[in-house]
Amino acid sequence: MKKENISDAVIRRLPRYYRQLTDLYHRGIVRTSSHSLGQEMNITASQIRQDFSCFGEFGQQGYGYNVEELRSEIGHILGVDNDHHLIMIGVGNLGRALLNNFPFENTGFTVDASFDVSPDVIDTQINGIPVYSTDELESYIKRHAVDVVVLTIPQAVAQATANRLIDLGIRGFWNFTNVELSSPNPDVQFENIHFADSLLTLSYRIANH
Amino acid sequence: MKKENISDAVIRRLPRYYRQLTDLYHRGIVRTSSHSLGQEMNITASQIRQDFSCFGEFGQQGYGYNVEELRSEIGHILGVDNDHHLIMIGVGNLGRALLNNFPFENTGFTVDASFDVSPDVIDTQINGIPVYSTDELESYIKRHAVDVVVLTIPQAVAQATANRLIDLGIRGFWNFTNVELSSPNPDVQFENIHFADSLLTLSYRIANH
DNA sequence: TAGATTGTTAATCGATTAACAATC
DNA sequence: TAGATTGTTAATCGATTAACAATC
Repeated sequence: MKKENISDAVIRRLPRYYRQLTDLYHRGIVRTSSHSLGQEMNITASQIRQDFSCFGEFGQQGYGYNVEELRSEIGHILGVDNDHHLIMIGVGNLGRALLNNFPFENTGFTVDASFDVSPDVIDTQINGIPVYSTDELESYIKRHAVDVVVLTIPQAVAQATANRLIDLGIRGFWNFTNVELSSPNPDVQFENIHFADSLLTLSYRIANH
Repeated sequence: MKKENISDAVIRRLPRYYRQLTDLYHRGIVRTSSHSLGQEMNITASQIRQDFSCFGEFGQQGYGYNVEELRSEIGHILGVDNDHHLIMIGVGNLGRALLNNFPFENTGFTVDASFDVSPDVIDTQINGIPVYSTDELESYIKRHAVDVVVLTIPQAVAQATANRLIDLGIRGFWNFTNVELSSPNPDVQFENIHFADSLLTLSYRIANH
């Protein structure tokens, strides 16, 4: 029974399922079950079946799930076959590291361009991606479809840059700045990678365990 | 009323509180309240008071909270004044970006050393941090206190490296590899930064909103 | 004092787990 | 067929929100 509103908790487990199923698939494993997946991932079989049932019926009584099929279903739900287009703003150390190493293509994204303010990098390429001046952002976005903007810029300019992009119609942000971005428009999606928050929770746990 | 076991949901909000309070503090704001914090952070006042009450009583009826004091209390809970020691394994693009840019000192961590397998970087320094050969890991850890290891290494060697480190007594991992690490020892803490998982949830949300 | 705001208890809501009929 | 495992409904558990006496 498909559900309308999927909770964030469920959505955040989907990539983990996808990862585990990809692993099984590459190891040549053909079938699995909620129990077996649960054991491998440290999740109850019950929760796995509940999670899947939000999106449809992917299994078969007595058999379980076909790994390749389930993997492709979950990938489809996540949108890995969507051909989303992405640009990056800020190609300092972190931005450059992502452009050089992160397998955007595995998650259904194509990186079309990047932008920076430094004359040293403008008009160069990083791993085949052209670097433009941020002055050209407006004109670029008007001429190209952009689904997601990666923000790898200094904190100080984060919210202002986001506002400018939202005005230009951008609705998806992958935010690496340690700032809580927000928009009055509920259609704008922010996904944050807060390094400092993450390390602080670890700090808490090693001190209080 | 202090609580014994604090839920993960609460712990993950603590760094956000700390961030917001640091911001208020730097802006010279002296007092705040659960309502005011809640409005700024998009959290109910009730939840904020519940969260704080897990750790003690930091406010005053009729007044609210002193920003500087509350900030320092939460910082203390998170352990920012703990002087934890940290080493990094793998100084490719991502590791180097973190060493050059991440303000470890703000979160109470000192980076003492880094390790890599590439002769090109061994015996160099990155932002003042020495790079050693991973061959020297065992002897280094035996001679130095290490609270957290940052894993910025290829997926393929992630679990094996973690196991080796756990055997050497390491109990905290900041894991940047896209692998779910685990240990039978419940004292071992893993904090994961899964870039791909994060981007996939964004992919889902822009497609289904 | 009157108004504001805390910390805490109780009520509600949502997410996880257990149970089980259906069926491959 | 017998055993296994699904999808779903019901029960439980935990987290969030509301209410309020206490008090600065």
